[in-house]
Amino acid sequence: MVRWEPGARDRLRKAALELYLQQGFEQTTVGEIARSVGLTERTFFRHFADKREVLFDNQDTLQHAFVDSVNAAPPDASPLEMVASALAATREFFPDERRTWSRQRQEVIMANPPLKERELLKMARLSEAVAEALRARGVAEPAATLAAESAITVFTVAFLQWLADGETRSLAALEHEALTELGTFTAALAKASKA
Amino acid sequence: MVRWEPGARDRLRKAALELYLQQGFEQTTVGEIARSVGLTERTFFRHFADKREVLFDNQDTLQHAFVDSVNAAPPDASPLEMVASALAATREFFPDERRTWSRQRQEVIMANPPLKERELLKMARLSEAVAEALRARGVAEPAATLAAESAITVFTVAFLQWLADGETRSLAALEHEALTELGTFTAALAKASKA
DNA sequence: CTTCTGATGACAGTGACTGACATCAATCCC
DNA sequence: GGGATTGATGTCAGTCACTGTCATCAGAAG
Repeated sequence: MVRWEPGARDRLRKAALELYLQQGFEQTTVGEIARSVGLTERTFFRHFADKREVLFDNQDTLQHAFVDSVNAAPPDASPLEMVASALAATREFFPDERRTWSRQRQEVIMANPPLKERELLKMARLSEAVAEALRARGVAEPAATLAAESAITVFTVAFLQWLADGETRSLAALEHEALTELGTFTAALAKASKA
Repeated sequence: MVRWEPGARDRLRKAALELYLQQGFEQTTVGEIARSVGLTERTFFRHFADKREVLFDNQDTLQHAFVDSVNAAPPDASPLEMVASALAATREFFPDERRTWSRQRQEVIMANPPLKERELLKMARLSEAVAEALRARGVAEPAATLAAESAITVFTVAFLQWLADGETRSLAALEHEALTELGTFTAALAKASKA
């Protein structure tokens, strides 16, 4: 006989998202989440640092995808090419099956400033990791930071469109479009820097 | 005879920054800040929404500077020109006299994730306000968001360099350099979008 | 002189989070 | 096989951020 049901962490994640959706983030207490899956509040905090973190448990994986892609780019790649390669890697992390789940999660996050704050922190860390990877490959500052921030911006813009869209366009296509738009926007700058 | 010393808000701001610097953000209780200037914890929360907000009281001013500059740009200005105009407006908000204060504030923020989160949220709101101003002037999505995010990124990069630098370069010069670097980074993109 | 206003104090309450200690099935080791 | 160990959990007490409510009282308004 098992002493505890396995997968406590997963059950807490699922229950938290459901309750946040149904009755709101503020209106949901941690004790409520825990009891709804047969655990105690104390156990919740052994799995997640705080009430928000339960929605951000797999960000590390995305970060590795970004960093590994930068590292895997050919030796003579430009910063832009490394960044484009990292963006390409994000596609497999968001197959269309996860769209519904991603939408629910994003809905809760956008509706609650504390969760938005946490998301922004995660994205900032992601950006910093990419910048560090670029620096390790010889890109100087402030180019590394600018390139990394641009990559995250393009990813975020494309990702939100992907969620907002019906089922029409793929994340890859939206990322490509956003990157191209960035080029259009900065076209005059490129000319100026050439002079 | 005055019942209370005037400038409660200012005194709280100053005391909070000092205590956060001296003994750390977590180690400082709100009651401690309030009592150190002859007030109660309850009064602190009447002036500031939470323990973090006391360090972010003037962000609205910066936001107005950005938005007003975008609106004041000539009618035929490109998104890039509007953004550059907004960046130019930030200079007067950070005269060299405020550098020391800005450094102390930044030191506390960078050392404490909860404060970093709040700063990121403020910057995201700033970016969104700029994007909205661009949209109001006819810039379509996703160009408006990309331009606004790029502006905030350039500003942030330049601002941090300005704080890190000795006394050598002005904020204006650093902003110009960062903007040029962004152009270099995206040069290949501009070429691709032209084709 | 009375009334009203606005910033503050006092106080009780909720909920997020932490530290310390107990429990006990599963597993390891002899 | 049986005792020691481990690891996920429960229990309980405590701190602190933050909120709602009511009282206070100097000064402005009339």
